[in-house]
Amino acid sequence: MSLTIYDISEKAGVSIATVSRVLNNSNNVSEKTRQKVLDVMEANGYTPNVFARGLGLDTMKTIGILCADSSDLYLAKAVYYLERFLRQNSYDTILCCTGYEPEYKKKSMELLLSKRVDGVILCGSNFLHEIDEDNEYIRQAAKQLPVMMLNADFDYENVYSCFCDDHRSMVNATRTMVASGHKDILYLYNSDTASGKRKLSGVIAGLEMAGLPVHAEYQQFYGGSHENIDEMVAFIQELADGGLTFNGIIAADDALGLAAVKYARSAGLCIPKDLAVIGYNNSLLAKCCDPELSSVDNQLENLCQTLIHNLIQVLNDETTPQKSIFNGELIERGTTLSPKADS
Amino acid sequence: MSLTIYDISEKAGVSIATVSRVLNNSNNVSEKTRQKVLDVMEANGYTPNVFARGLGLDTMKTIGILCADSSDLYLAKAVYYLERFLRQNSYDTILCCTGYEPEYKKKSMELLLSKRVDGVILCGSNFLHEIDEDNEYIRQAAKQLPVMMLNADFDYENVYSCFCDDHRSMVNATRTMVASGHKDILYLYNSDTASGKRKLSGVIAGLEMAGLPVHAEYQQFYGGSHENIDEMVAFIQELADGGLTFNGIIAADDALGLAAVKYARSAGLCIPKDLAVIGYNNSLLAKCCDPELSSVDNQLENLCQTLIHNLIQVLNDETTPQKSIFNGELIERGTTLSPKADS
DNA sequence: CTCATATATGTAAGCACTTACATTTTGTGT
DNA sequence: ACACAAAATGTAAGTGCTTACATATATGAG
Repeated sequence: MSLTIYDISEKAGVSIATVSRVLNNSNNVSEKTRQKVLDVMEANGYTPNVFARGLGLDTMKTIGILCADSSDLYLAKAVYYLERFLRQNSYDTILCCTGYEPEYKKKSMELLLSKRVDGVILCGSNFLHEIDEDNEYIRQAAKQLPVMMLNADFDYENVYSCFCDDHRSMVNATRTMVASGHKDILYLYNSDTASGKRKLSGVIAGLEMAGLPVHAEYQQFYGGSHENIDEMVAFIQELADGGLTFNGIIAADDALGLAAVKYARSAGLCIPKDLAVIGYNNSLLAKCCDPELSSVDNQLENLCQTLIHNLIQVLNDETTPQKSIFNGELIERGTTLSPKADS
Repeated sequence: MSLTIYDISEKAGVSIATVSRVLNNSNNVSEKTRQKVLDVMEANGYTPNVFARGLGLDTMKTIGILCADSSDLYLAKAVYYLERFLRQNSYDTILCCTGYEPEYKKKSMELLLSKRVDGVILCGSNFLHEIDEDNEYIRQAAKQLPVMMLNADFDYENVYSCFCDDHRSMVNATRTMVASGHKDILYLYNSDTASGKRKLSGVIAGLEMAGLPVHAEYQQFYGGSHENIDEMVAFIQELADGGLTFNGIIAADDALGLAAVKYARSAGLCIPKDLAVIGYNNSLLAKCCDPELSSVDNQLENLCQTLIHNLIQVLNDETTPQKSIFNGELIERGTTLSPKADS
């Protein structure tokens, strides 16, 4: 087996306690011996055994990230940022992709808990369920360790949230579109999560503020695959074929927005004149559109950074906000018309 | 603190050794006592302490995944598959995003080793460097634990590779394009990794097999951001403005392929008649193109599955192939013309 | 120069588990 | 009923580290 603290202590001519102190940057070690010990460690390529360490400290400096599907464009980015910021704070990341079924989420959470991670991050609003009982696993976990929620809002002791005010972002997006003259707005969404609901209510509020009518058939739920652009285009086509008339589409994510742009082309519509489109997330997909998709940037990097910052504070027993709420920003590109100054 | 093996042994009226045996599914435990112990565990919600366990067994059933950038569309998918297959085999995943600098890769590897992971997966060909000395960290690691390489080929004891025969895929793609009548083929690439080199050599070989000339200016390296589609389009535009004439573009990844499609539109070219395009990876981006991008599918899911399968075999001291090589498959969509039957 | 105090180092008892080895129980053939 | 092997269970010694407490050494005030 590899070197132990005993080997080092022997070679350095000190006790194991001193070696341990050096390892933990304890004070009360003279600079001379500290250096000697460090030299010996270096010379012998010593690495402390994390298990033994964890046994004593009951922490592994590791955070569990739960994520439904880390291959999703948006979640992948989130995981990436989270991992980076965690590492900057000397924490490791155990990744756990749960899929979308409540049952698996619960299982995955239990697994992380059994690994004695120091905290858990729930990445994405799909970890919050409609039926309150399904959220029991979060409350249970929060009794043992801090639970951080990205893009979701949950009230419970030891649960902290960072999210974007999607409602407000959507109010803003809707009003911007209306101001540019597109008043028959079709809203497309594909998820009924908390965040999805906030967006929907934002669109409705935006329409109401603009004094426009709110018709249920103008809020359409796309239930198909998140990766099948074709199917999304067909979905929009069907709506149009069904007699729905619209000159603006607001989409709950960029994939749907991209589909809207594709639909417009196939229908021979001119973007943004005949049809304006706004997406959500400001992801790579927005730049893949032709013309490029206007999209709401929901500050993912800032969200992640703040989330980790808050988490570290909690772990250090410092006080930290229970909720950190950011504002989204509409990035206007080729699929929207800037509103005329005089309207 | 939580329950220990002692609490369970006491409540069940057996010794700790017996409890431990139940925990490890050892034989030599009567069915009666096994059940009794399991019941007590269940009733008290006992979970074994992983640290103590790791100390004894010197394994944590955890695999480290090194990945330059888990937010990259392709790598994200790889990480997702790997994590899923690992979990199916009761292994956890520590994710470590390294960025692209050799220095960081080395550091990250050391970090994983110090965590006593049971194996390491290098995800993507960018972990292999031109300068052989820069690959020393892989050889060092392989002395301690199995190293699995995804999409890279490296000869060393205890290093196992799974990759797609990119050379062959590109030969195939090139010949298909030539057969459809597009003979002035521009090859665009953006990475000089081992996999990048295999692709390039495949394109060249494909041209040669078709009896076409190979001109260096028809193999262009795009050195810009991997996420900036605009910049890619501008890059192609510049080449065309510079007098390069081509009626086919083969791209080393789908982002470049998508840029080529965008370029064609902005240049008023008709796809695939005036310009045929083939991408690589068959990612979501291929479906985002309009028309949809023909692309080489390099069997990522199969690669990942096989990689994990091989890894598990190695960990169980079974023999396993040093290299598993797959063939890519060209998925033809709207950006290529199927070759005429009589040509 | 002494004694009190601060600083540096050492000793030894955990931490929760695994497992070789010892001991007891059970089962089988005679 | 007895001897003997096999099966079941228990005992105790690691596993590598942290840390409270004990001890030794250095520092400084009087």
